[in-house]
Formats: sequence, structure tokens, C-alpha cells
Amino acid sequence: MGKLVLIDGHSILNRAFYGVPDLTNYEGLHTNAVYGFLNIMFKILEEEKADHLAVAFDLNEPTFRHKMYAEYKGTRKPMPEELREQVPLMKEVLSAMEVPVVTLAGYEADDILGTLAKRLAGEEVEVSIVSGDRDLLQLADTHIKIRIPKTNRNGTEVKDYYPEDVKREYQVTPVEFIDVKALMGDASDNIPGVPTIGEKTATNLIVAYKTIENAYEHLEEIKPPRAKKALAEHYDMAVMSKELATICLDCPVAFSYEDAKIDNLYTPEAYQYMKRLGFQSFLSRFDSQLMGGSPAEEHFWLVEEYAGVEQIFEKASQAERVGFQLILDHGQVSGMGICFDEEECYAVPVNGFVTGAYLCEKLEALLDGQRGNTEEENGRKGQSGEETCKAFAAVLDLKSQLTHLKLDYGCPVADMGVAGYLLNPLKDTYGYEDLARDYLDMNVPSKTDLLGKESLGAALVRGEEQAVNCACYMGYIAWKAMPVLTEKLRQQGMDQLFYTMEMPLIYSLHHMEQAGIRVDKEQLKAYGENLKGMLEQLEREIYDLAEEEFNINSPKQLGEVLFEHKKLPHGKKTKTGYSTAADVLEKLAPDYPLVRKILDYRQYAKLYSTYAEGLAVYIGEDGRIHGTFNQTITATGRISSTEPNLQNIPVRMELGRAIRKVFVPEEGCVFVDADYSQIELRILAHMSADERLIQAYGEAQDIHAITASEVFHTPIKEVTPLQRRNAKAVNFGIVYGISAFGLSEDLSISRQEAMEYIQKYFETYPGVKAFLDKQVADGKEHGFVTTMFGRRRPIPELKSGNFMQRSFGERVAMNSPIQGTAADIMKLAMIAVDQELRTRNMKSRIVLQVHDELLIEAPKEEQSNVTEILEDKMKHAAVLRVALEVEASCGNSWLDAK
DNA sequence: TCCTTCACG
DNA sequence: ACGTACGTGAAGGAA
Repeated sequence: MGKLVLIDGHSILNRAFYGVPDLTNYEGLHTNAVYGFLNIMFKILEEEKADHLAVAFDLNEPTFRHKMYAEYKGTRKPMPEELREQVPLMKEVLSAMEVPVVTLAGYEADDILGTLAKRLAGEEVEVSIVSGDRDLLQLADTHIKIRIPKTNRNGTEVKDYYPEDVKREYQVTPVEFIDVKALMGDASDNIPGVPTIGEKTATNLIVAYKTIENAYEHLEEIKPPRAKKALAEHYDMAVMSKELATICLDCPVAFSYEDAKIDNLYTPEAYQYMKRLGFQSFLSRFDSQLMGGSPAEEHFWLVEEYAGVEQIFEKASQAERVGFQLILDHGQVSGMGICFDEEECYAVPVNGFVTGAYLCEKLEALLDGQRGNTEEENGRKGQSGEETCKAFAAVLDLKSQLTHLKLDYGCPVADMGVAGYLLNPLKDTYGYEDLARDYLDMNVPSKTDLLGKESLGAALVRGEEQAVNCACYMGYIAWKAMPVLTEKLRQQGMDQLFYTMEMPLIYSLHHMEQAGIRVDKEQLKAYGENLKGMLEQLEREIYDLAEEEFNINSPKQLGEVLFEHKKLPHGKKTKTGYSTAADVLEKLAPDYPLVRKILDYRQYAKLYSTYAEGLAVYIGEDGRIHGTFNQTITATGRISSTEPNLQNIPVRMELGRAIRKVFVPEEGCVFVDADYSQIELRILAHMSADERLIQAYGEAQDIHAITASEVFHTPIKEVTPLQRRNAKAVNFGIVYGISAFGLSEDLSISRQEAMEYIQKYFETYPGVKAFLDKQVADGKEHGFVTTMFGRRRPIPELKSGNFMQRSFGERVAMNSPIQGTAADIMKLAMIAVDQELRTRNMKSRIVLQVHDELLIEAPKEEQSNVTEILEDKMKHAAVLRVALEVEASCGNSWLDAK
């Protein structure tokens, strides 16, 4: 018994296009429809355990049935460009998978599907037709199932139709369904139908008379006079519609059941396509043999004795370069992967013959031995103008290894993950398998492929082959990627950025993570309990006012209570229901005490769960929180903070701000806090070189007031608070990539007024306008924008045919160079401050970085020096056309120090 | 897992 | 006709 799946190519591609959010690969090719199509196809093949498969496509030329109607009235609306380009791509992918693509001149895909289904279905063959088009329901039969995928919130769900299902849902048989369709018409399919007859009447007529022709013969009996009249007057139209709606069941398509046999979908060609299109999730479907990792694995060795380790390090020290990776398990070194030649890759487990500490010592010594050589070489090369800073060792995620490996500034090591981040900051991960795929054109099994959820460290200690392979891959890919990535960085003008900013920053961040920040556990607990009390009180009051009990934290339930039960006027809607966002509720709050209380409840609940309870679990045995500062996350070059996020601790609201009291310095220490004053606007002044803006900063006064004064042609002393507020919003808007809509929302003014503000701003600062326009133009031309220090942000959205996408790309083009340059400057400042503290042998440590702010924990006796260092290094991290201003202050808690 | 909301710069 | 300001991360609910 065979199972044949027939897919309506255009229809499913179309469904997928609108159902899957826009995706683009690295070439800027749109891929969402292809992705969605494959998802549906794989899902159905697996469900059905199908052994035969074919996909039917319309040809581009107008087909017989539609030609008839095209002459009658217009044509179909055109396909969006983003979808159009995916049609040939889809066909290529299918042919790479050796899936037959069937087309037939003069016929539609429907006709091919209908003909093949009727021809091949029977006792021996079950056919499933997959389409998004309900017209296909007319084909349902005993051995023909129509499958219609529906995209809903959680992926795709497929609805199946056998004849009885059609009957249940539409009250008619599949064949009668043609007549229903013909009567009611279908605009999207260019079927005119009979005027005034809709779904209801059409169904009633066909239920009663089975066919249009029969209904016409019984014209006199027809019940609603309207339908009778319509059918009488437009009978010829109905007949023509029926002809249009009827799928051809005997078109001359030469295709046999055997042609559809699925051999192997997962061919090497298909694999190449998946890689090229960036379909990571499909890669695991391909055999690991096909993944092409095997040749390298021949040179992977497990080291099991001390002498081997000695030999490896001896050879490594003679090598041109090495790639290595410490394997950590629960914070302990459990092994190492190391590679220094195409044929010399080793995995060393810590299981008796060496200790983790010993491996670290040997690695440190190896790197230390190369330090002089590299520096010497750099000195020579620096003078002759060759590239400098070439490293000896390549690693992945150096920062995580520094807890064990005592390396510091100047070590001749290069982090390939960070290099990968600079080359494309939009990726989610920079693991060895990503680097291998993106830069070495190799397909290697990922850690998950090899070990699943199992710990690499534990498996390596047991000497498992998969773990050996994984450890070796880490060293091998780092080793192999190093020349490729460093060369790319050089070509793209990012080698300086890499060697003098990102690599040193790794140590700064590591030092900061290691320092951690002290948190008063008792005080945090008290803060939480206070909140809890207030929450319980509010909860009771809310239930009282709402006259029912419900989960206030559930936006769904809250929306129902407010806008359905209590019938409050609702504002915006989200995809899933009413919006209960703060800005919506805020408008209602003055009139409804209930809403005010809900807003308060929300605020307290957030503080309680995220901060009071959330932070507590991260306090270590040393009474400090050691969060993680990530270097390879953001698109713009900023650092991000996780576990916990220490960059979004409340400050704007009084109650939230109070939590900063629990962040306290060690006994005998104070906090010194310093933040850049309006660094992004100053960068804008510098990068745009707008004379007036530069001059405004030269006056070192309130920049928003100056802006207001200039924009509104008002003497500075007469600028009203409202004017200043508006000017401030415009300044922010400029940095975000201004749009009249955004500004109008922010200021609650009309778009017209917002547009006038923007226009006035640009008249005042023409250099800014020119600069922003240039960013967008550059972005469109090159596909990326750059910061002052050469950091790139690719913007594939700028090529989009979709207005929203493209507008987003334009705002990003305006914002990223500014936000990114600010991030660059802060990184330089951090490195300079950290290095200064260390070279002076001071005990003070940077404990937090919050984008434009540094917080230092300083012994009291170092306080004044630290303040000086912070101000000096931050102000002079970069030389701009305007001064960089820094505001520093001290205190006995983070709250006090701001 | 995705969505919504909200905390920060 | 489109339906947003830029960049993040965490929690809770709904599925």
C-alpha cells in the first residue's frame, strides 16, 4: 500500500510566505516562504510516512481557465517581489531534493493535482493533496484526502478533508462543492459567480437541487425571490463560473506513480541549499556522514598518558599557531582540545594522569613563550607598515576560560567567536560549527549533534568518542578559522577594532564579572516583603473594584475583565486581544480608580518578581552577584548583561529606584559612579560635523534648551519648559532614526506637527540632516553602516520591498553608527580605566557597566584617585569635535552614588 | 516556545 | 496602503 503526497506548489508557497515572518539569508535573499513550505512538507511526509511525493506548479503564462476570465475582467493581483523571487528558488531546492516538480503548459496546478490524484488513487494508493486553497476540496474522494495547513499562533496545523468532512462542513459533496463555488464566486480565483448570491444561498440551492443545471430547471420552485431572479438573469454566468471552478481531471500530464517515488530527500545538493539559505533547523535531518566532518576527524586523537601531553606542548611551541579550548564542567577543568596542524588535533581529558591546573599552566607557559616573539614581530611589522598584532593562539569564548587560565592584556590570543561577531553581529551564536559553516565551508556536527544534552566535560573524562570529536573540533576549527577570520577583519578594516578594542575588552569584562557587585541580602529581603504586602493589599482592592477574582498578571484575563465585563473603552488591540499596555491603561487611569490600581499592581509585581525575588537567587556565597556581561549579542556593539541583567535595574520611578540601595560597596569602600552626559548627541555632533550643533556644545549649556531656542527662534532665557521638552524629544528621535509618527506618539501631538518640528530641526542643523541621509545612502549602497571605529552593522532590511521593513532599515542606518560609536567609546574607556587601576596596583574594581555609566567599588583611600581616573579616561577615550563630558559622584550605595 | 509587558540606556 | 521610534533581558501566561 503506497502513500502519495501531492503538493499545490504556489498555494503552499503563498501560505508560507504570509505565515512565516520575513527571513533573509546572508545574501539578502528572502527565504521565509521556502522555509515555511519545507516545514509543511516535512511535517506532512512524516505524519503520513509517505513514500511518494510530487509538487505541481502553475506555469507563468496565463492558463486556459483564467484566460477566459481574464478577458472578462482584469487579472489577478501581482505577487509581491519578495515572494516572486522565492518561486524559482523553491523549485531549485525541490529538484536538489529530487522531488519531481510537475507543470503543464495551458493547465493550472489544480488540474495536474486533480488528474494525478484521480488517476493514481485507489485500493493500492492513498493520495493526500496539500493545498491552502479550498477549491481543491472538490477532489476529495475515498482514497483522496485534501489537507489544508492553517498557520496559527503556534505553528501550522493541518485540517484534513475526506468527502464526509466536506459534507459536514459545507453540507455538500465534493462534486457539489464546485457548483456552490460557481454560484457564490471567488474574487481571489477570478470566478465571477452570480451577483447577490453568497455562501448561504449558494449552499441552500445546491443542497436542494444538487447542481446549477438542475436548480435552473426547477427555477419556479426556488424560494427566495432574490435568488430566483438572480439565477434566471445570470444563468449563463453561473455556467461559465462552473466551468472556471471545475478542476480538470484528465489533462495530458505525462507522469507515473513511479516518478514520484521518494528516494533520498537529503542529498548533498539539498544540504548546500539549506546551508546557503540559513535553514539551521533542517541541517540535523541530514546524515552526519553528509555533514562532511569526517575527513578532519581522522586526525583527532584522544590522549591518555602524561608523556603524550608533554609531547603535544613541545610540538605546539614549535608550531606556527595553535587552537585550543579548555573544557569546563561545573566550573572545573575537565579537559582540553588543542590543535596546531591539519593532522594534529588532540583531546586531553582530566582523568588521573594530568590535572586541570597542570593543563592551564602548560597553556599559560605556551602563550607566554610566544608573547615576546609576537611582540617583536609586531614591532618590526609596525615599522614596515605591515599588519600588526597577529596572535599565536585561537580560541572560542576566551572570557569563559579566564577563570582558570590566568591570561591578561597583551596575550597573543585571538577569540574567533568575537571575530565572528565583528564580521556579522546579527547572528545568534558563534560556535565552532557556525564558524566552520560560514567561513570554512565545512559542515561539522555541533556539540548538540554529538552529545545531545550530555555534558562535554563528563563525557570527555570517560573518553567517549563523541566527546573527543567535540573537543578536537573546538581546537581544530579555532585553529583553522584564525587565518580566514583575521584576514577578513583586515579586509574589512576591522583589525584594529579587533586587536585593540574587542580582544582587550575580554579581560576588562572578565575582571568585572569576577569582581561582582555586593548586595545586601537582608535589605533586599525586606524590600521584597514590603512589596509583597502592598501587592496583597492591591490585589484585594482590585478584586473588589472589578467585582470578580482573576489573574491580574494575565493580559488576556485582564483585557476581558476591563473591556468586556466592565466595558471600559478600549484602545489598541494586539494580535491576541485587547492591549493592556501601560500607555493604554494610563489614559484610562484618571477616570477609573481600578485602572490606577492595576497599573500600580503591575509596577509592584514587576519589582517583586524580577528584582526582589529575581536578584536574590544570584547572590553568591561571597555576598556578591557575579553577572555575565556578553560581548557578542547586540547588533550595534553594545555589551549586554544576563543572569541577572544588571543593566536594567530600576531608576526612573521612586519605588523602583529604591532597590539601588541594596547594591552596596564592601566595608571600607565607596562606590564611584561616572556617566557620560548625552554621549550619543555629542557623537552625532561630531560625526555630522554640523557647525551649529558643535557650537551649541561649545557653549556647554543645557543642550535641549539650546536646541529649543534655535529651533523655535526663541532667546534661550525665554524657552518654555514645553519647548524644551519638545526639543528633547526631537533630539532623542534624531538619535533613534526620526520618524514623524514616532515623534507624534511620544509627544502626543499630530503627525503634522511632528513633521514641522523635524523640518525645523533639520533647517537649524542642516549638517545633521546630511549626515543621516548619508547613513541611509551608504547603508543602501554597501548593505551595512559603520561606527567611527569601523564597526559594521549589516542592514538587510534596506533592500526589502516591504515599506515597513525598509523604513525600519532606514532608522537602523541612522541609529546604529551613533549607538555603536557610543558603545565603542565606552569600551575604550573601560579598558583604559581597568588597565590604569591594575598598573597602579590599586584595589578598586569596575563592578558595572550600563552603556554610558561605569560603577567602581573603591577603597576609601583610593576614592579621589578613582574619581580622577574615571573622569580622565572616560573623557579622553576618544577625541571628538565636541568635548566628552562625564559626571562623577560617590556614595555608599548605588542609589547614593548617582 | 511564543507573546506581552516592562525594566534600563 | 502601510501601522513604528533605537538597543537590550526577564518574568509570567497561554498554548
